[in-house]
Amino acid sequence: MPVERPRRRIPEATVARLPVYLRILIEQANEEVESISSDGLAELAGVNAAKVRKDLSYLGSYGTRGVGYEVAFLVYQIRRELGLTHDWPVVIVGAGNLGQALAGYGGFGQRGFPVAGVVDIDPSKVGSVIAGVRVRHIDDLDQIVQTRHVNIGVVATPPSAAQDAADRLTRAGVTSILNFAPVVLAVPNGISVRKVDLAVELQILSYYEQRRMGVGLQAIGSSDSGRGASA
Amino acid sequence: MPVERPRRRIPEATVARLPVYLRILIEQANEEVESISSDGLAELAGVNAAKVRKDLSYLGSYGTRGVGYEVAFLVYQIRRELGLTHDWPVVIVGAGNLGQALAGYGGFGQRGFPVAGVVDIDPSKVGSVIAGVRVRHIDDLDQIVQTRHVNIGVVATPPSAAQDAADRLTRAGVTSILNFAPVVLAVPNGISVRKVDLAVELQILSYYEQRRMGVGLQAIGSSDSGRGASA
DNA sequence: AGGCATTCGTGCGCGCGTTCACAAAGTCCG
DNA sequence: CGGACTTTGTGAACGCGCGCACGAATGCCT
Ligand SMILES: NC(=O)c1ccc[n+]([C@@H]2O[C@H](COP(=O)([O-])OP(=O)(O)OC[C@H]3O[C@@H](n4cnc5c(N)ncnc54)[C@H](O)[C@@H]3O)[C@@H](O)[C@H]2O)c1
Ligand SMILES: NC(=O)c1ccc[n+]([C@@H]2O[C@H](COP(=O)([O-])OP(=O)(O)OC[C@H]3O[C@@H](n4cnc5c(N)ncnc54)[C@H](O)[C@@H]3O)[C@@H](O)[C@H]2O)c1
Repeated sequence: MPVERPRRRIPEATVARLPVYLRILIEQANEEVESISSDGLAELAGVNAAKVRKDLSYLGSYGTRGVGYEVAFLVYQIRRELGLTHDWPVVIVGAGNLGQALAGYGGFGQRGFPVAGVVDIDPSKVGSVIAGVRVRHIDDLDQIVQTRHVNIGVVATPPSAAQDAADRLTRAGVTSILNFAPVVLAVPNGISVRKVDLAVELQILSYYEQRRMGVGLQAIGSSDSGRGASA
Repeated sequence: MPVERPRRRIPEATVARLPVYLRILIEQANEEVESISSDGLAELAGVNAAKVRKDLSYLGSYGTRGVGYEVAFLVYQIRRELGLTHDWPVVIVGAGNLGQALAGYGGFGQRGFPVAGVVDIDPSKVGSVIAGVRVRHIDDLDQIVQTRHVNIGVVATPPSAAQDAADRLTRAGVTSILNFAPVVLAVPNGISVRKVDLAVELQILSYYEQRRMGVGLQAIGSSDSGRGASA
């Protein structure tokens, strides 16, 4: 087992696919599969086999020619590369419709992202309990972030309050934000932001739907980051 | 006003940005802004000005040199290009935690994606009412899709049932799917699939968080499809 | 009317990511 | 033990999207 890796830079596109491989590999491990080929993994992930090999090669040469990859070891390596060897507690800002669904969703904790806290600005929301987590006032954000060592914040407020939520998060020391509000957030340098915008997704689908109507049936290009696909 | 457009192919990356421009332009229109420059729009969208101009040029030459773009007209053009001149009713499969949050969210209807129906396989869920929509049994899916002319389906079932849900949707005639379950869906040719995987998003953030720890503070590349950003 | 400032539209080069194709490496079996 | 077979790892070609840079068009001011 190698002691220290050289930490080469991994392309963004690859980083976005590693979690998909990881999920599939964990499933395979649960089904007692011990080894998998790039072809096999590619099929399950819905991507090209060469892409799989190149992606995995960024982690090092952990395959065995003529055989494939040892599932358990690959799981370990990807986990390590993605920084999933320890938990990343998250704090959710906004305990509305969506915030409650997120907080109540067990999948996050299972995957290493326990909900360290849920905060809201509305006094009537504060104090209520969602899936065992008590909603606290947004003024407690700093304290939650510091005592629970939170690096990742989730913005689930109305669009008008999203920038304020992001400001409070970064001020509290959070360095990564997952934004569900349909607004472009301005954040200081060095802060990572990813957004999930359902309306945008639907509108992209709408574009291809409309196109399908206009011209005769036509193949839809698969989208970047492995986000879209058509088979 | 041009009568018919030549229907050139629009790059995927551009299609993914048009909804963002659209949202911003609608906001500007609401604030009585009549005209906007590519620079102004670029700033609000957090992208390069040349990119904005190139993106908009796919719609046609609708800008005025020395002035900018007429907001209202641009809204109309983007709407038209994205196929948002009429509503696209959607059907939600899975009335759980997430499905209820989605159905209860008014933002979809406002943006032209009214919820035509919510279906579930669990008899105890069937009949309950979410935000005015009655949950129906999944066996009614075909009927809903046909009578309401649904083209877009949303999968909000547990991962184990997601493929089944997708199969039922395509069999019912749906040609676009938005998938929230963390699985790779297999669908027939010509069906568009986009996925929203929160665990993947968090794991990508985790990667950069971990990296930030290892090496000294470092700029995070903005991600594809305009999904990530850092400022 | 003319000149100046502004902003669009786009040709072009560059860098990144995808894919092909193949040699190297290792397995498996007779 | 050797040869056939399998599968990896990666060099190289390709294509796409990004951003610069600049000509062209238009408005505005004197
Ligand atoms: N619910 C969905 O299915 C869904 C789907 C797509 C997008 N979204 C987006 O997610 C966001 C949340 O949606 P929702 O349906 O949960 O809205 P919601 O109105 O139900 O909840 C928003 C919550 O944020 C709280 N809040 C407001 N300002 C705040 C502030 N400054 N700081 C902290 N908390 C604050 C409110 O008190 C409220 O509890 C919105 O931006 C929405 O556009 C939601
Ligand atoms: N809740 C969240 O915040 C969240 C976050 C990320 C991802 N997800 C994903 O979204 C999906 C739904 O999550 P959830 O929390 O709503 O789960 P849930 O268990 O609360 O709801 C799932 C619903 O789907 C129904 N269902 C099961 N099999 C079905 C079938 N074959 N056809 C139709 N309906 C069926 C169930 O009866 C249930 O009502 C899951 O795949 C989950 O991983 C949810």
